[in-house]
This record gives sequence, structure tokens and C-alpha cells, in this order.
Amino acid sequence: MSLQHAILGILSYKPTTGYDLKHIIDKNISYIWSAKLSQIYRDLGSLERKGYVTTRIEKQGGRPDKKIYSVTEEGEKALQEWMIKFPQELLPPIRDEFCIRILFGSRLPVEELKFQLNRFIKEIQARLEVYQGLTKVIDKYAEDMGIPGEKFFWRLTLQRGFICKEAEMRWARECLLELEKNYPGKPLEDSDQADKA
Amino acid sequence: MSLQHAILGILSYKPTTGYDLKHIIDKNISYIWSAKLSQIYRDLGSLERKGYVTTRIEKQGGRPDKKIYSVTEEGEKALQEWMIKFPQELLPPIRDEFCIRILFGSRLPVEELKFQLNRFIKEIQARLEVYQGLTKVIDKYAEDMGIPGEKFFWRLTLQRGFICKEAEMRWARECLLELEKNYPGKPLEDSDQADKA
DNA sequence: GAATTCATGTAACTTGTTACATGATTTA
DNA sequence: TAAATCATGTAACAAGTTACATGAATTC
Repeated sequence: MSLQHAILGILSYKPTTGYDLKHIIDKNISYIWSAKLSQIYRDLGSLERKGYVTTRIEKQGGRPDKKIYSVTEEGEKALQEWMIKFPQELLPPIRDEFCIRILFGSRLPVEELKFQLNRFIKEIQARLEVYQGLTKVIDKYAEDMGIPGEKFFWRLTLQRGFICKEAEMRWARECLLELEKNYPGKPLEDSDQADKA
Repeated sequence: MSLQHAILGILSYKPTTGYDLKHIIDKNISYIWSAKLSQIYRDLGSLERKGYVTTRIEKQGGRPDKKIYSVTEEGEKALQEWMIKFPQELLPPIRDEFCIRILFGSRLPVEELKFQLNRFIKEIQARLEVYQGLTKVIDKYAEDMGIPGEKFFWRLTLQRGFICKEAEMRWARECLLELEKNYPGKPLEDSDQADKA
């Protein structure tokens, strides 16, 4: 349901089209949420059927008409209720495909593993560089929307992107070190039972 | 597809039932993957239809018969191919519901936000404590399965759980500090344009 | 006597992805 | 003149969740 609530929240700043929502999401909150255009259109349809948004057509010459979505009072209420009701479990289930591959890492040559870990690190670095530019992007967005007070919260969420991606990078680097030092050949020491041996 | 590959990998250590797979996943790899029993049964069915696993029935008195799944040669091959083919994009799309709520945090009283952040921190602490015990659990699992060499990789993935959850906790604590210091009342300073004022 | 564990699933639903369809306008 | 942008979607598929169904054995 979160995409629909994210959409309601964004539309509450200013009514726009589905196409534009996609750009706003990609540019401004890709570090906490992502969505395909097809899903956005479907969820907008769903929101409309529930009466949470209404549409107004803006005719254009040569281009398809714009369908501009606005939040209704019902929609505002629904968003507000969702905001108040935090779930019992705040931590979502984890699904980390990259780690599944590491888990079964003995099936691959060490060199391949190192190569993939290095790719992983490079992708995170690229992501971190994007994040660096995002502070200005979200500040500008808040200014454009006439909601400068929201910067505070947007920056908090962006900060999470930084901290978590940095942590992932540290982990990947540790993995490389471990592969260098303790695998293969050198047997694994039972650190908590070292006295047994 | 990752659940199916995780299942193939686990079954390759030792054939078991769907019911038992659920326990193995919950106990040993909850920090990188989770799955409901209903999905496990469905995916086992799918794997069987593809010829990647076969079943053998073990009759029991009074209890439903056990259906024990084993990986076929085809299944081994499929898993191996999946392992070799890392995706182009190693970083999965991010979807963080908690952050969506923080993003629209101005809709809530500050006290409510602080309360939820504290809940968040507590849940992470509980998780970290579980992780602490997991080193022994996964080591025991590796011993029981007769695959002591796999400990190396299992520990690497568990390490990721630690590092990432710690990072999330640091972030949440930063949020609390920010709420204390800069919100509300105190206006947000444009740190990169401070000289303008 | 009630709740949990053991052991199997199915059906309906929600969420997210991929591929397809249309067609003018603008940029390289 | 080829590719990207603007702007709308639909259909089929894949993955994950929730709710339901059965029923003996064991533990509290």
C-alpha cells in the first residue's frame, strides 16, 4: 500500500500527472522508494476508484491530453489515518539476493566472488555520489512546491540512504579482506571455541 | 526467483520437507531472507514441475506423511547457472515504508514521531541481540549438515546483518537528536547557503 | 482442557515487473 | 534521420501475503 500513500502525499503538495509523478519519485525519493510507470498508472486508477483522488483533463495540441490528479478530502483522511497507524512490526522482512549468492559462495571461484564484490562496491559508490547531489535536488523541490518546512524531513530520510549505503560498502570491503586472508586454504578458526583446539 | 534458488541451495545440503525448510530459513537465514510456508510449498511444487527436485514419501503413524524433497541433477545445474549469472544491477530497488512515514512526518505530532523512532530503535536492538546468538546457530547448522567449510560464507552474510542494522540504529538516533535540536520552532538553516542570510 | 507443534496444502488477493501499443515533438 | 521525450495506458506474469482447511500428538 505504500506506493499509494506516497502518491497521495506527493499529490497533496501539488496536483500532477502520472507521468510527472514518475519523474518526481525517480528524482527525489529514489533512495527510499521506486516504482514503474505502469504501476503508478494502475495505482492512480485504484485511488480514483476509491474516491481518494479526482482528475481534470488538460488538453494539449499534438500530445496526449494531460490527466491531472488531485487528492480529495477522503484521500487526505485516508493518508492521515495511514500515517497515524504505524504497523506493529516496524522492521520489514529482509530479502537480499546478493547475500543469497554470497551464502552459496563456495560454488564459485574466489576470483569471481571478488569481482562481483568489487562491482557491488562500485555501484554503491556511484549511488553515494548521486545521493551527494540530492540534498540540493530535494531542497529545490521543497522550494518549488512551496513547502520549505518539509526539507527537514526529506533530509532525514536522505541521511538514511547515506548511512545505510556506507554500511553496505564497509561490509563488502570486509568480505574482500576476509576472502584475501581466510579463504581458501587457511582453515576457519572457531573464534568462540579457540581454546578447544 | 531467489526463494527457489535458496531452497535448491539448502536442499543440496540435505533433503527435507517443506515444513522443515521453513524452520531452517527462519532460524538460520532470517537476516537475509524470509518466506511464508504457503510460498515455500508453492515454490516446491513449481520446482518439482520443472524437474529441479524430486520427492519421496515417508509414512508416519497418526501424522500426515512427510514429503521429502531432493535436488535433481537438473536442479543442481539450474542453481549453478543462477550463481554464475550475477545480474547487471547488483543493488535492488529500495522500498522503505518507515521512511515514507518519516518523509511525511510533518503530519504527525513530534511526540508521536519520537515514540515511533524509539520503537524502531528497540526493534533493531532486539534484532541485533538475536543476531548475536546466530553465530552459534549457523555454526551448529553447518556442522549438522556436514559442511563446516560453509561457515565462512554464512558468517560473512550474518556480518552484513550486523553492520546494516547498526547503521539503521545510528540513523534513527540521529533523527531523534535532530527532532530535539532543530524541530519544531527552530527554523531550518540552509547549511550550504548559510552565508546568504 | 487449551494451546502449540507437526505436516500437508489451496484460493484469493496484493504488489511489482515486463512487454506491448500509440503517436506527435523535440533534440542530437 | 535516429533517438529521446512527452503522455496515455493494458495484459500477462512473477512474487509475496492472508485466510482457510484438516487433524492427530504433544505440551502447559
